[in-house]
Amino acid sequence: MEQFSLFKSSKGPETVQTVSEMPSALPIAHSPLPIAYLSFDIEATGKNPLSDSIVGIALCREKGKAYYVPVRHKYATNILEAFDILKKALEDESILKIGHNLKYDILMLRQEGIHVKGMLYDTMLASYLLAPNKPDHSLENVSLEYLVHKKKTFTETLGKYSSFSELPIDDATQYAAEDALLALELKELLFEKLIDEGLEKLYFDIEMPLIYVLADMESAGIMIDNDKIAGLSKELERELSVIEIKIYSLAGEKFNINSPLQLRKILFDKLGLKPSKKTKTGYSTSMDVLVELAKTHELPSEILNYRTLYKLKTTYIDAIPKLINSRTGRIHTSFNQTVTATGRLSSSEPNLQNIPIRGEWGARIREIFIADKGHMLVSADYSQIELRILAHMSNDSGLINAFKNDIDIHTETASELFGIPKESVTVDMRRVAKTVNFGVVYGISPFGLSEALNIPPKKAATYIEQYFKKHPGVRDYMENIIKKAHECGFVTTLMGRKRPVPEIWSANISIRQQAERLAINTPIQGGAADLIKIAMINIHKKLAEKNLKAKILLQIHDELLLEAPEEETDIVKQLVKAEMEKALSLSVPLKVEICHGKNWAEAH
DNA sequence: CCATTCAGC
DNA sequence: CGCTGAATGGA
Repeated sequence: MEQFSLFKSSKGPETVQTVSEMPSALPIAHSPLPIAYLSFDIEATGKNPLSDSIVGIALCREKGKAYYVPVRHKYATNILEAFDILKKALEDESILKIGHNLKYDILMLRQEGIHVKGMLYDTMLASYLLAPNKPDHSLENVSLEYLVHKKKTFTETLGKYSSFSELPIDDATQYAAEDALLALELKELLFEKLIDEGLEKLYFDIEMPLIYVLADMESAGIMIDNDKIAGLSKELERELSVIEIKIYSLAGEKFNINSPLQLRKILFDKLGLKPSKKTKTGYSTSMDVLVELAKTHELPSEILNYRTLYKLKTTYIDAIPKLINSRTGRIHTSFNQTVTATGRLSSSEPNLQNIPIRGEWGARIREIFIADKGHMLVSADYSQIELRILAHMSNDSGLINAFKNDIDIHTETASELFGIPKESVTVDMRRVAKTVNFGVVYGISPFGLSEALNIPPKKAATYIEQYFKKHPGVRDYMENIIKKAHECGFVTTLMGRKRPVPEIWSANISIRQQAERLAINTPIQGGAADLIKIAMINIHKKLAEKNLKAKILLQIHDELLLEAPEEETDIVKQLVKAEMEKALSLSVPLKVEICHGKNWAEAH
């Protein structure tokens, strides 16, 4: 492997000039012009692309030959002009960029003022689409899976150095160049496989363009009201200590309220309350159990109250300020594109997809997320997206008519389940029907529904029976998808995303039934994921075309949160709603509810 | 590191 | 009954 030899020469720029070779397997439809390509991999001081910095860049354009450009090594000569040279190549739209986890590299390069453009080929995402059930799509794992070549991790080989920047250039070159090389080799191999599996359209039309959208969302971040969060923390602290004292007095002793083990002893041994549910390790103290116990004793409801507030305080109020980026003063989550088995995104550090919304505290916590000065937050929610996708895929006439006529679906279901006119549906009947509708989407079972509604499985079974009587299209759809899963071993979404369900062949009934529920749920949940990803890409593009300053900040599965300059609010609301509603044309209309406000609670 | 619990869709 | 991530306690 050569060491950055070309960069040592005075003709630096030539090393990254475009070449006019045609990569063997590029699809004509997606690359009308001959395309040059460049595989690259950034080495940095750490894993956070918004706070760590680049140490060096590995480049590779042909098998067996890669280069490493050191830029911030200690005790070594760095090639400081490298960024100027690389900028030309990386911002050249005609050059295909190959890499493993390109969102990371794109974000890293932005710190240097380099805005990567053009078609992407991310081998991590190729691996994910080919095997969405796999938990780990790291370069180590993917090359282990598909190549003879076995890559070692940094810790395994160079772990004695505390940071990449401490490495001697020879070691750094060896390590980094290998990564760029592996990405190029994987690209050729995985591309064939994507085509074999019919996944190339999903890959090039959705997942690759989405990388740029997610990179923009992550670098935008969201603003937090620091004063308000400090106030809430103090208030919760006071509330918690009051409840704590009450709990000790009711229990007759001090104990660790956060320990289910100790709580178990107090509730079931000392106070002799009736346990209703078991876990692997003993009696459960979960919410539904405590709600039942609350009818017989004062302690369980105090525990519930304590748990709720403690959770809110530790997971949200106290955790979020620690993650404020010192440079931007904002919270920058990571959107992971290769985690879920269904095609959804996930969010971490912090998870901004599970910020509380229910109850008084939910609203108060969402008030912490605010728009920048002179801006508004715009929230756009798909209404009943999963049931609409089910309506489309099952072609059930009842569901299709309901959505075509914009009917309240849960009230409609209640009237069907209880055989009464819609006007006579009570709040409680609607609640039951809502749970049944969720159950349908999850791959309903009498056991699951009985747990959710806290009713006998027999009773749950009659609801399910009644539902299918009214929706034979849904019943047929479910039978067919299970049949298909048995035949092929996988299920697919609207956009052709695949999820293997090998457990469908299990001899074990409960494993097999679980696989059947996944087979039912995945096309629905995954279809909704496909849909909102398309909407995100289109909105991102439209905002740029119209030179609007508004930015997408968050995606919460069926909701988008944007930040817009106040004067753009109306036009952005109109644009976002329209793009979301026409992202795909289904046999039922898509409905989007859109609001705005100075904070996330108001915008909702 | 696993189990439990719970926040969201 | 589907899909997640984070905090905690306890081995």
